[in-house]
Amino acid sequence: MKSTNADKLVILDFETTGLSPLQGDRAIEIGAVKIEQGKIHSRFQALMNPGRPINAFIENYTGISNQMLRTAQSNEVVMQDFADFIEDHHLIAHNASFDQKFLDAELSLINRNYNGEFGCSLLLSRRLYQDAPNHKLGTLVRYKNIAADGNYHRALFDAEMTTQLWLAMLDDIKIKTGLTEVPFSLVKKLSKTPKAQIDKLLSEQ
DNA sequence: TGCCAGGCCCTCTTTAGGGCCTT
Repeated sequence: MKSTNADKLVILDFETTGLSPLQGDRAIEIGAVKIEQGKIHSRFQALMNPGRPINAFIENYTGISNQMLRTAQSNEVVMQDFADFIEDHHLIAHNASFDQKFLDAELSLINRNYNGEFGCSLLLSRRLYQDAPNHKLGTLVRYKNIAADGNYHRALFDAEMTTQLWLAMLDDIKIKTGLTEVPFSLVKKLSKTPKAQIDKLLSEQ
């Protein structure tokens, strides 16, 4: 496995036909923001045609219609480009277990892979923002007073909001620890630490 | 036949159940 650079992240979000690739669900849109040295480097957004119609719930939930997907490139073509975009960066998503299983499923169909590890903004936010009303992406964006002008449940907008939330959480970790940079290893450790022990762990940095 | 996600996390827990998150 090639080494990965903790300063290089890809924050991603999938829109899909449903909740489980094991039940036959497929990706229909990918949006992603590439971060290098703490700043936005580039973006990736593409609809993809899974080869069959999506249901009315998904059309209403995402605003992505069957008409829009009819002219989109296939999942195989889009995911080849996205695999190139990821390079060897670490990957971030809100409720990463969801996006990871779709990324793994789509890439396995085209015999591609990635080297980075996943970080989860949901797991981290549950520890850092224990007073938040809940830990849905939109709620956390409001909780942190992050400017939001777009449509939730579209892939690039959700990836943009997750990016801003992630950067805000890194800033809050820096304030609480005095660190000037937050190692990815610390993020992973925080994300697995019991909530009651978070303040102690931060104070020990 | 009937059912159908799954990982995380809390608690009236651990021989389990249910809410939270993602589409």
